[in-house]
Amino acid sequence: MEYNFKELEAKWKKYWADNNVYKVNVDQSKPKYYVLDMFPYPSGAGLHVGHPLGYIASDIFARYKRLNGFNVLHPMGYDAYGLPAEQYAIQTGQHPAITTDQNINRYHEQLDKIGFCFDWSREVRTCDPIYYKWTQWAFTMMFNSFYCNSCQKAQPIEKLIKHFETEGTQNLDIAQSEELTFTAAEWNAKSEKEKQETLMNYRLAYLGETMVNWCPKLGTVLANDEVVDGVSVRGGYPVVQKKMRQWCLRVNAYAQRLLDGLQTIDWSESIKETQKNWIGRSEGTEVQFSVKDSDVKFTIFTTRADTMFGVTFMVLAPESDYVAQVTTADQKAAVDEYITYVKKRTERDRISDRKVTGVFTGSYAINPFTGEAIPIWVSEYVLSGYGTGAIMAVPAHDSRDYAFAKHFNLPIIPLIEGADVSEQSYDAKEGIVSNSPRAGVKPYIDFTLNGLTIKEAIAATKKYVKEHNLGRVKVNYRLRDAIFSRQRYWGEPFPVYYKNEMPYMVPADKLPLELPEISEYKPTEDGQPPLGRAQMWAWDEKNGKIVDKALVDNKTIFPLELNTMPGFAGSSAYYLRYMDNKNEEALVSKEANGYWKNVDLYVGGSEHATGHLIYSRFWNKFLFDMGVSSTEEPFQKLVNQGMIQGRSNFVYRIKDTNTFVSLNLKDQYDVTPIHVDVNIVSNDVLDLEAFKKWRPEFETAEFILEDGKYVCGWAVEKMSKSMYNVVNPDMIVEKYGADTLRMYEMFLGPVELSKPWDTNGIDGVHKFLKKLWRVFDGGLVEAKADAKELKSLHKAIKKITSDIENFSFNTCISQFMILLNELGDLKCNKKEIFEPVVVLLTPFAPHIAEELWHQMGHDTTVLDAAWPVFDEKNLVESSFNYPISFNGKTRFMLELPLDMDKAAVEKTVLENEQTQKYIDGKTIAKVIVVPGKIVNIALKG
RNA sequence: GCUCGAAUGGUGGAAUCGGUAGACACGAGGGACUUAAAAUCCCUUGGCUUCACGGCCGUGCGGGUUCAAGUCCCGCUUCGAGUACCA
Repeated sequence: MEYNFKELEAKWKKYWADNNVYKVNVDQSKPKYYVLDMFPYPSGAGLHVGHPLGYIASDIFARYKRLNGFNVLHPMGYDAYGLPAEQYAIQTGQHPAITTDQNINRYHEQLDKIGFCFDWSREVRTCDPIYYKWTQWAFTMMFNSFYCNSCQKAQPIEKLIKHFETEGTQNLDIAQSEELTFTAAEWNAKSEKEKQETLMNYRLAYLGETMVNWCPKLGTVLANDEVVDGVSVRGGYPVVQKKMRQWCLRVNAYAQRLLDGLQTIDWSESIKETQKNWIGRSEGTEVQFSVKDSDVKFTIFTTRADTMFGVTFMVLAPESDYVAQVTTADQKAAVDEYITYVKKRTERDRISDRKVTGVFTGSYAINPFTGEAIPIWVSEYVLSGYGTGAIMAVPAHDSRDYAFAKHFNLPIIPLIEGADVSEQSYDAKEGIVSNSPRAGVKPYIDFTLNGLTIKEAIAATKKYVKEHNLGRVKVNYRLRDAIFSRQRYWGEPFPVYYKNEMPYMVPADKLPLELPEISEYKPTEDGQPPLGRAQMWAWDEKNGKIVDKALVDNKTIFPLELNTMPGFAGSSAYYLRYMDNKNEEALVSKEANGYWKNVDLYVGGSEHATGHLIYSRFWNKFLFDMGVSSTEEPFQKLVNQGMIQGRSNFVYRIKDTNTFVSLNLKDQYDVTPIHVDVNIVSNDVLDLEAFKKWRPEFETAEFILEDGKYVCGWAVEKMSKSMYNVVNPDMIVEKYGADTLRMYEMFLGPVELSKPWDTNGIDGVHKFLKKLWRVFDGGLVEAKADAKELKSLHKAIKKITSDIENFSFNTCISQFMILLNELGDLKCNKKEIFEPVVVLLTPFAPHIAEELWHQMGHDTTVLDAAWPVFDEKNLVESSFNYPISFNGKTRFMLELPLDMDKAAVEKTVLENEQTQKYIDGKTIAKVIVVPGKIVNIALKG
């Protein structure tokens, strides 16, 4: 009988569903293992062959773990909020929930065809109120928390209020937007509104006036990772900087823990490196400078405290509050003009032309180390968002300061012995300090750095600065707080209402606050977000419910927040929800979380390195502080699957004709390459009839063939509809079956590697499955396996087991092919051998494995079988092939027992007949024997 | 610019600790079966050289360490990824 994959796959799909084979429950008697995929955003285009790559890899691992006796949690769900559904809704007026639902159904159908072992009863959808209730809940928890630096933990805001009431800001070391100082008396004298405003400075979820990436075309704010090269990632629209009042998450407070945690998790070095850079820890010194003839003082941040004696000017960021304070009357016009110019420049302009610009403020600062008066400038190369928004410029040892100094003709003082700064600055942190202070200049303070290394000089300066109250040692992080407001409809509504213009949280027991219906999905005419159109969108504080916004009286009924949450809100804690997705009392029960803990293996794309993978780590650390999550890190091991690119095919039309010429003859003509649908091309050979039917203009096409075939050209491009290179997994499943698709996707190469999809090789794995099928079709026999057969089998068990552990699935499949070839050569059809083979195959080709398992007389699922145990004894590795070399050149191989000692090997080799031939009367100068490796004989003469 | 990673046949890719480079597969060539096709099976397939046995050269380039280097070290080249005025 033929290998009828269609029938067989349908049969087992039904069996698995009917018997709830993939349903898992907490089971204390078994060890747990949690395998998670990054859940997809269900787009309208459906899945292409690139999407399942990671899912197949994780599915293999999940099945492997299950066969090894683990209780495996392997869920799937949908990241259902997103821009495409909303934009479609704006165009068509259809509710985004409808489109989203349709897309989810299509995804589900496609996923099911591939035979994944997902426990669908645990599915989550981020747009489902019973799910986003907990997203909202976590947000209110963050609102009601602050971060304590000394105990490195989030704490309830009540604790902070108590502290303010008794001590004011004394003895506080906490994360904050700006440094505030007030006494207990001052705090107690504040009005309720003032108190609320003050608390905003500390809350982990806070309303902040921030510079945001505003995308006018999309009408919304974007996170830093949603903007690339000054345009939006989705849509590619220009993005400008704009100051807005937005919800923010104080991610920066967790910077150190996010950095430290990287050492405890098993992620690729490159992703860890990316996150390290993104967090951007830098240790430095804050130094205070006073302004000449003024009481104004300002603070700068530097990592090069050793260069205090080489400061020749100061620079403020254009947005800095100090600018207005230090600008003199006669420079005001020039400064104002400059600031106007900077405001007009977009992020994009700054990236494209990096020209030196700036303006003098008219004021001078006093260098606390030299007493010199140095000019204060304003320039866009200093950023307001980092450090203090002000720098001391040391042109001799900083290339940006150098460029500025050269452009505006400011002095440059070298501070390192032998540093030549005539052409460029000397940025390296190596060398001996000089000119600090300069020879012949009367010292302003009793302090010198001359003769020290840079490292020593930095330490000495830090010490001096601290002792003399000139500043302090400071660690800065580049990681910015996450902007959490989006001016969109299709997202989680904030559980926030405004009383006296200050935000208040909807009580936790009233959640979820459901997304209201609106008539149109675009922003309102007066520029409010879409939720401004919702009629039923006001909060009745007394009765705890949503009411008509016409009733707002600002006494008991208040307006609700009009923004919604960003895409990363729903995806930040979803892994916890899978553990207990129906719980209405908690995000996850203690029992479920106590058992499943965190994700053991997380598979997904590396493009989330600075987005989702930072936010969810932050979110989880917060929940850990709250005692909700039992583990500090959410994802223990991370594997990044590569992208599958498209492999486009071309036909070559002779200009101004309807004649197409085959690839290798095209140079004889003047041709235009035309993309052709890869689905009517097989092994780069065009199906002529299908081509004629493909599009009406090709109906009359004529062909110039080579060897009776039309050969197409090809190129690697992004997989997209317009290149006609999208390969749909359904079509592969239809033609070859799900098992072939699964094996082939793995066979393409290492999971981590990006590679073009190339259907050409798929016959290879399909042939393997057909061959395997034929062995069973011929019938198995009950007979004792011999040593050779056992050796083949155990070699495979060893290799496949270790390769799965190492996530090297392509070599597993090679090993299967080798195994089948070897067993074929041995004419082996013994059940004793093939039974473990079927179990080994289960993770890769579950349908055929299940069928063969049952054909062998088992009546439970193959997933209940046990992974074959590797037995060293069966690998008759009792001997080793020694390469025998003369004068370093390998001449022949000699098989010797492994357990022979060095002396015995040497003796045997020297007495060997072939060795004698090579020695042939010559003197042996040296014999090198490395047991189990090599014998090298050096000859003299 | 900085950080990280990669480079192996016509193609995708193997090679655990430095130990027979090119496993496995695709493609290509030849053959068997067949009226024919499909399917299946067998042989060849890194380059050069030799009637043949064999020999020589070969893992981006140039050096080095070693009995032995795709693998380790130094210096380049090219490509990819991340990041970008972060003081």
